[in-house]
Amino acid sequence: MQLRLYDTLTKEKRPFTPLDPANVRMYVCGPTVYDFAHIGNARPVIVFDVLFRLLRHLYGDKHVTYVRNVTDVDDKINDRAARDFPGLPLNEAIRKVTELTEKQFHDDVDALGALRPTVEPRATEHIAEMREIIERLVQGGFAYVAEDHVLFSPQAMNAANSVLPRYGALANRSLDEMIAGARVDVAPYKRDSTDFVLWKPAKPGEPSWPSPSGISVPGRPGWHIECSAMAWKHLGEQFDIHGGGIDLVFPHHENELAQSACAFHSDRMANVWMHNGFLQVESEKMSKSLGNFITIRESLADWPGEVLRLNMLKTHYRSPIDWTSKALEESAKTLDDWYEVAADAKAERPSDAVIDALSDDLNTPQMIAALHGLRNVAASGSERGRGEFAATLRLLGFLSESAAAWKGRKQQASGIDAKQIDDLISNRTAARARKDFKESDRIRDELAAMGVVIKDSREGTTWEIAR
RNA sequence: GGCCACGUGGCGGAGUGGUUACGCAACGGUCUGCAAAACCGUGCACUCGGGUUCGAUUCCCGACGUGGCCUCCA
Repeated sequence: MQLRLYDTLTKEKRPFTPLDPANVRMYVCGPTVYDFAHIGNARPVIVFDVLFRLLRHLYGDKHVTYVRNVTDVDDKINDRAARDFPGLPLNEAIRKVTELTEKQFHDDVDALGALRPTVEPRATEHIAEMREIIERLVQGGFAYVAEDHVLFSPQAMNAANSVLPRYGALANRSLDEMIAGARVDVAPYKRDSTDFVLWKPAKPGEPSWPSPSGISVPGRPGWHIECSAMAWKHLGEQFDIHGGGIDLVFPHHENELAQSACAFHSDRMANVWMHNGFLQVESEKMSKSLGNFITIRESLADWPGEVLRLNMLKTHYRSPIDWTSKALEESAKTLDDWYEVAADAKAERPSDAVIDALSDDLNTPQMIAALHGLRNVAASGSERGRGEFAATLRLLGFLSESAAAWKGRKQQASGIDAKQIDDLISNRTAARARKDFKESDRIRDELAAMGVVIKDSREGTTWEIAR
């Protein structure tokens, strides 16, 4: 089945044709590194990891370039640096914060089973490209200098009659609407309220770089220009897919698109714009004030990364997802079963049914339904079925450990002494053999009270930790 | 206020103009000393009101409800 993807810009699902099948190119907006990533941040990481894996499967591992940036220049980073390392010069403190946070982020998303992107560029290493784009925009009449700022003018963009897209096309709103609905105080140096910052002067002590366009004081880039620059450097003037959270559509992606299209005189930046929906926690918006703010790190303390991963994929990426412990328990149970059925099977080819489901705009619920089907074939005793099931799970970033390790993880977390359990079970087996069912049931209850569930079969009695 | 998305069985969640989603839970059965697990099977649905149609959960209009964006945000 041909891959089809939904494009936010054209609001349609359409067949995906790479600009260059030998190098399929995707850019996804990555984290701003100032604190632990939260569970909402995990959604694009997982969703676009699945897409990355699908593209690698379809076009070959060596023919897909996935770029996910690291934003390491930002007010929040500066604030955090000053707070956490008050004794250090700000620049050093900032480096500490960004390095530490980036490592935390990597540890977290690795645990979620996400492959590392092909390139993870840092904003601060692409200042030259940003300046270059800004210079081009000023020369082209799309941006202007005012009070040591460089500002982009959407009005100028829309006035230029050329191949350029219309500013506002991605977010589906007109400049008039934006002007009418503006709720922000307009900075005095802006010609129009819709103008946005490409470059601004740095405050004393902040990280800064020589400014473009003849500005004498040092400055720092605006947020939107960073992604235009990094995408350009690593993927070229045009590429295939640009992704991120739905909240980035406006203004971030709208502005990126405007910057890149105007700088390169192009009708587009990416062929497909993809956006994942938001996440709520137990039916409430996640926020620090509600006290339901969950970091990936905290979730990983309670659940294996694969449980979080499966849970995230139970809902289609464009729909909102309600993150609940009930759903997580269900996901955990499903994976327990899948590990039991599939683990340690010899890998065969991944399933076409699963690839087809993903090819339909990443229909992961359909993919999971297909996995349940594969599971049943595998459980019926078909060794080939087991191999196909296992290969498919591995392709999707599951089944990264052995069945024994998976089970042991739960046991370890419970802190239960396996030897003690085994002893109790032999006592129970002995009681059953002499038909002392009162005693055997008593032992069973004792085990249950400890959180241990036993399973009797012809081969003997096994046990596991109840959830 | 402006723009947008969504509303499916007890719960989660796909999809479709007429035919089984899938999973969890529930219920019945097999197995078991009894259970659990496993396996087999069963039931339950498309917010409301109009319209289009031979026929709508699926298309159109409206109402109500939920969520998002418009400001940093995945």
